[in-house]
Amino acid sequence: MPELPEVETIARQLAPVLTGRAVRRFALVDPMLRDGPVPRVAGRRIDGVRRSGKRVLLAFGARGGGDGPLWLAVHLRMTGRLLWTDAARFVAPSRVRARFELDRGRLLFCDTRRLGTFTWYRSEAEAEPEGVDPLSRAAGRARVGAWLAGSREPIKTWLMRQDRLAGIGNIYASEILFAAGVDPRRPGASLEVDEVARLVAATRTILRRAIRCSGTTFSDFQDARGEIGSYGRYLRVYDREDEPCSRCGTPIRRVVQQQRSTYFCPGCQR
DNA sequence: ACCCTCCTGTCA
DNA sequence: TGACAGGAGGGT
Repeated sequence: MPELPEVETIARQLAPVLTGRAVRRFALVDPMLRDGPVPRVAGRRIDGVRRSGKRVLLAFGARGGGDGPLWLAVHLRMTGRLLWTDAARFVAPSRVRARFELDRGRLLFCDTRRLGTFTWYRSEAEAEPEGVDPLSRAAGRARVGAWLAGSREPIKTWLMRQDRLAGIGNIYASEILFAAGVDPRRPGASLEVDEVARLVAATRTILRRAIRCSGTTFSDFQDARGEIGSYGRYLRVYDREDEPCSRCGTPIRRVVQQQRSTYFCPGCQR
């Protein structure tokens, strides 16, 4: 499910409602979420919530008895949801994988396919993703161009790697390349300077617009309020195989790269 | 760049 | 019944 815009949506919704609240109880229901020993969470205060790559990062304050501060990175993978109180009311108990009871309200983690993960950290620095945020200044033309210059990897799979730019997934990779006019199969090193510039600009434009839309709901995505994202109406190529391109009328093509569907317009993308 | 795995659900 | 699904990690 969620790529950068969807995770950003959830983090922005949760930050104001969770920050400052105490955790009364924490239950890790699904043993698949266990990643080594489970730290003690009850009795801590939530100090903040933000996005880190494609993960939601929750900061917990120190706890009496010498337990220092704690960070939890929630990766929603394909179908994970973090649902805040009102939305959480409609969830069947059997679907809950983890539950935080706060002094007022509750946060549930639900995940049909159970691919989501919890990772605990003792310092904030450890919790940072390897890659650079695509919306940060560090993700400019100079850096992206230098990275691409040495890469024979197809540009679409390159965009989806999380160790360079952290946050782009399967939907937005196709959409960004359409907006940039670049064929997804081209090796990174083959991009000209102006194409790199268009790629960087398209990345920012599309991710920002998607955040304004609260993300894309392709099938499963719900935000922390249980609502869907509206970026779907802006999708130009994703899931549009054989439909005419909105710009030139050429049928959209689907190819498979690294076992994932890629959509593009053979007329607009060179 | 290919293959596979994890897991569950939906659609043709 | 098989293909496929906003992800990622592993092995050739």
